[in-house]
Amino acid sequence: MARKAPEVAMRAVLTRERIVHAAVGLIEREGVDALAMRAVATELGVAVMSLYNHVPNKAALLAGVAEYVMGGMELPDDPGEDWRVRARTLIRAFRKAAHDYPRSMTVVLTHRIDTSIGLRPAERALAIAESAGFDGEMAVRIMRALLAYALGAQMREVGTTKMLDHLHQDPSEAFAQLDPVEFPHVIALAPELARHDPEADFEFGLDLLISALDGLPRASR
Amino acid sequence: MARKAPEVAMRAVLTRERIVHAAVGLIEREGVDALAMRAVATELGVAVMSLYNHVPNKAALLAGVAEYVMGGMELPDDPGEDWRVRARTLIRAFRKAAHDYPRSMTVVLTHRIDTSIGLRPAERALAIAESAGFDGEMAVRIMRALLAYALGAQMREVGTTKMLDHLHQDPSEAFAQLDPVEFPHVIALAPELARHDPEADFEFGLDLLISALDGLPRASR
DNA sequence: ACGTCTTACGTACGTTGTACGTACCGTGTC
DNA sequence: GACACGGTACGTACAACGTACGTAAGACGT
Repeated sequence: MARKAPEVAMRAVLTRERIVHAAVGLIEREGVDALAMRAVATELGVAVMSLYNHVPNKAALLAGVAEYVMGGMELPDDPGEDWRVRARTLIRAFRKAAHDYPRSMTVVLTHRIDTSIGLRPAERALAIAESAGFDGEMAVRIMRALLAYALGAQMREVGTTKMLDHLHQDPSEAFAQLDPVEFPHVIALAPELARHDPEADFEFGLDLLISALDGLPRASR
Repeated sequence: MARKAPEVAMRAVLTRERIVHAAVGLIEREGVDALAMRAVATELGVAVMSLYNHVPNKAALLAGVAEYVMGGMELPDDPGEDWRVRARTLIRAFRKAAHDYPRSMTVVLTHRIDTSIGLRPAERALAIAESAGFDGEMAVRIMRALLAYALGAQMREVGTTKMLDHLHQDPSEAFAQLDPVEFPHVIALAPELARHDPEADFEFGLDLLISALDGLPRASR
């Protein structure tokens, strides 16, 4: 049952973890489209079909990638802390993962996590909502709103960043070439739109949401 | 230049619009994975390579799909209306598109819209922010927060719906089988989590965000 | 009538995911 | 030690994919 380590040629055993890890690395280096079973295999120095001993198919591998990123999220929490701080910490953890694995993140956002790993942020958010004094249904709503923002802020940032990267000219100049009748505000705010501070944008929306939550009537406490 | 209509056999001309439309239909009926150039061709009763006279490649076709959904979004607006109402209307328009084209929506969220069509919601959001009395940089921030929520709420809903559909058992029963130590709140709130009203959830978060915006200090007005 | 341009099509190629059969190797049983 | 067995790695093979390329057929300006 236990595998003995080979004495001389340290031929590391193939395992689901190593496969998923290689897939994540490949995605981060060359993008999701570059993720092919053959590429993963050569990355690991094995034959393609060897992978299928550990992963049923490519979809499962992608699910593994999503799970890896989600599972790698550190969710530190101090229940004694103020709930606003805890909420911020939770949502920032999501953002950190998105920062560490930017390209794999789209896989996370696209595919579904069916293991319990995907529920960890939800559990945490519910706990925080409860500690803030919100009851059952309200707690669920709040959890959903928080996670929606975390997801959306990330998606939007990735999207606009990709869009700006695609323009090979100066972004604010590109904005200026739009139809001035249809896009007066975009053109007027071109400099502000071109220069963006993802961190600040993220925190702004987060603060907004939390302050709104703070103003909500509580069931208790 | 102008094409004359064939007299007897009404062989509708192949066009980019028709191709994109067929692609959208195919995606809605059979999912994104079923979208193949060959499938689109047979749907239209033409040869595969004929498509390439109107669409450079599959990526461009997907971009066309995203553009179609975005462009189909009706963005009615009455500048005389209260800005909160206008903001709600804008974000709801996004949601309506997501409701009409649920499966194509993931394409929209994944790919980037590089035509000006993708900027229409941004323009509108900026106009609304301005009418609410927010100045340049703040208007951009608000626009980003609003769009982030619109995106995220949609993604989260699609995600959880897909997850719940994947469970072939009763959802709240599935929740109950989780580790009670790790997921006490999820288990306790299983009924609330299983029964979800997407519309109400969406509106809840939207109200939250708008009320928070309302409380922000203005530069003018 | 003729050259040109546009569009539809068929063939063909490289790449993909993966079903299947086979060879190996460590372990438990006699 | 012999041997059957279960798991793992591998090679071959195939269907489906995106699309490069060459060709033919019609529409139009001249």
